[in-house]
Amino acid sequence: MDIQRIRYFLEVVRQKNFTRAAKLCRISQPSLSQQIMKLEGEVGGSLLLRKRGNIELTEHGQIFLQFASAIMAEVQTAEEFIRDSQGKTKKAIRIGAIPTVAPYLIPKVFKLIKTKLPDARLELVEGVTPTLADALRNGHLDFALLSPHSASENGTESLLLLEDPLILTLPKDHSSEKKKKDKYCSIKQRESLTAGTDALPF
Amino acid sequence: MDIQRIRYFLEVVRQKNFTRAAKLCRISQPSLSQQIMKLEGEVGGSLLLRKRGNIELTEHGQIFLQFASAIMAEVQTAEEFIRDSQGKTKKAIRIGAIPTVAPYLIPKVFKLIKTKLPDARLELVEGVTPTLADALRNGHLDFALLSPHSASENGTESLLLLEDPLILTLPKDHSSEKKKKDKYCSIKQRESLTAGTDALPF
DNA sequence: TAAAAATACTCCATAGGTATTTTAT
DNA sequence: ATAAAATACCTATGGAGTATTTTTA
Repeated sequence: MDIQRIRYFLEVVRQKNFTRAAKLCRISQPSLSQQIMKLEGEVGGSLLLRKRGNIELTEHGQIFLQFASAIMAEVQTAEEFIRDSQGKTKKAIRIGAIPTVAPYLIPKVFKLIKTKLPDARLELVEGVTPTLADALRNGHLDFALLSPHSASENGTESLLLLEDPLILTLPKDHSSEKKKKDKYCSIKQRESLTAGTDALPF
Repeated sequence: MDIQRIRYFLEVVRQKNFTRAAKLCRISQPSLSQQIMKLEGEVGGSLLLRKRGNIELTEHGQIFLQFASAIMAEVQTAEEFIRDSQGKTKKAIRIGAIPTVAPYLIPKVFKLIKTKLPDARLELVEGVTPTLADALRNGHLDFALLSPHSASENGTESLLLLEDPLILTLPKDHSSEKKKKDKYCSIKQRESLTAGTDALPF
């Protein structure tokens, strides 16, 4: 009697299909078949009638389903408690990110962390670079993805991960629209382009 | 979350002692410790306060005990059902034995069979050799341990397992009490020693 | 200072994987 | 003919073992 096997059995019953159930259980179809067969061995009789994609329960299976569900219900209650109590005890890993990277990179970062630390709680804090840098120094963040604005200041360490080119887009009739080379220089000389805290997200 | 681990945890709680619990779970003490530590890892906090032979539950442990018990209760209900339904479907292995061997050899035989076929149901039938031989021929027994009285008759096969010497004990004043060598011969010639069905058990 | 639990390894059983065949519509 | 389940075989994680050390009444 093994919880994992019971979980598999219940999924097959739900899906009425081994291949689909296997996908949802995140194992291969043969492995699932094997486990169900072992469960049938334990129980001492077949539980399922395999009929081409529309699996049915045997009489025995009907009864066993009741017990299996009862066990899983209790297991899930326990697992819920565990998750809750871990939420209280375990501190989350707090990750800062500037608004540009947040929606693009963070999902990947989270996924990567989850593969190494599947039980970790992760918290995302969005903010502009100086704010995040402060938070890092104060210990409010564990690490942050930010732009190199005054990076690696006192008490923080930084690493260049990637470069994100910024494109300046102007209307065709802009005063500096003359020659290619001219453009950048003229803007540089004549105008001051400031990134207001609201206007640009870093 | 694993039923075996929960079972171990409950046993440690019952025994308040790892070494004793390990014996009852039929595993070594280090293995039990390991499993409990893994359970504590899963749950995300220590469950037991180890204080020299008188283990106590932590606050966390108290709560988890409730869930663990609930799960085990359901598991046991299911296991009961399995045993019952196997009792109906599975035929027992019926073993015959003469009353001399029954209390001495049968426990060993049963233990041996259990190691190879842990799920087998075993039934013991006591009887005298001719009765058991008949039962074997009729198919009422699967095998029998009996004395070589008219063994390997039609339809049965036999194998000499061991010899059991019979000692004749006489009162000191018995008529044949003269010389050592004389004893056996005189009895053999003068008297007829019959084993009444009730008197001797084979 | 002894009995109990933890640590450090070693081993092997089995859950799970891949490749393939069999089965049933 | 084809999709689903079973079979055969392989790999590797982790459960359990033995030997030993570290605790703590």
